[in-house]
Amino acid sequence: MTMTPEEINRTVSQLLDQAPGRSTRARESVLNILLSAPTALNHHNIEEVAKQRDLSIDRVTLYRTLDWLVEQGVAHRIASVNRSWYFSAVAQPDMEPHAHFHCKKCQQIYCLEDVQAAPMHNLPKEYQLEEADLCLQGQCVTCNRDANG
Amino acid sequence: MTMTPEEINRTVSQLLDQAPGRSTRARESVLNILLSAPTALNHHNIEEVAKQRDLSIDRVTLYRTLDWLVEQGVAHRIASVNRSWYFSAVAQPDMEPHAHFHCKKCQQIYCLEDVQAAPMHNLPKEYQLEEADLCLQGQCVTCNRDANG
DNA sequence: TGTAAAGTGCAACTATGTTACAGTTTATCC
DNA sequence: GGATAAACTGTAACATAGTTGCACTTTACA
Repeated sequence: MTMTPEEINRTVSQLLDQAPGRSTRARESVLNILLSAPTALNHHNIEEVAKQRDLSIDRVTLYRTLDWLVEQGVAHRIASVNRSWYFSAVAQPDMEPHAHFHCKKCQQIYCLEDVQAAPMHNLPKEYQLEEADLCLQGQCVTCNRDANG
Repeated sequence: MTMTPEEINRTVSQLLDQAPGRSTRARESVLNILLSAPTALNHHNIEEVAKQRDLSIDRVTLYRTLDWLVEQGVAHRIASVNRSWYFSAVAQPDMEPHAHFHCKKCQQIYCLEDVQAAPMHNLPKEYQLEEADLCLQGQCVTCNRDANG
């Protein structure tokens, strides 16, 4: 997921061209920000990055833009323990469902694309399962390294 | 988890006596409500049940009471997709961590005490894991039965 | 039964997300 | 290239979930 700025720009254009809506400044900026981030971001995080880049995105527009990106399958929405939604870009449309890791120290949320929720054996069969999210918590690579010197 | 009202009262007293705080009307009522419920409840649900029972519990007191019950290990707190916390009673102190099922139709959250998050193989070992929550979504037993006649 | 600490109630506040509606921009057609 | 309708954006006002500060009340216990 480490892309050069040019690769990010190219991916943004590709993804937006494929989607059935208009390509606007807000959508480009937000998707660019998501693709550039190593972790999932919430609204607040995205607003901050936008501010750093001297982009001003209206709060409501940001909400709507993120909804739209999720609808288009270009971003995915992650529920978190701190009652806000987190978002991460979906660069390839065939991305598998995967686990998320919430670091209790730095509060970042990582997508662990290689870790999936295991199939369940003893779920009573009267429950009709549609989604299974595996939400891990603990300390992330970076914080762990910082702590252990 | 189906207890008679007398059993519930007895359990409430036992659990509160064991805890290092005071036994108050709010704590008794809330714990009673949680023990009586077949699913996990959020603040709003609890307020409604309390109202039905002609108990009036202040909003803030309810928040604090629930925090306290969780601290004491008498209730557990479940993050949900609709940005509110859900709570369920922990009748036995040695209850295992278990999966939760959120019904997309009736919005209830069920504790599936027999379903656990499977141990993970491919979590990079630099991540220090402390908790693993398995959050299932779909249609619950009741809604499924209603739909299939 | 008096007292200190623990718990409660109220008001005001913060954070996150939503709705309505008028104004602006985009894609498209001529 | 310019006009047009639909799509998108910005503002204000609102809704919901949860928190904080502080005065008041209740509990446990000597």
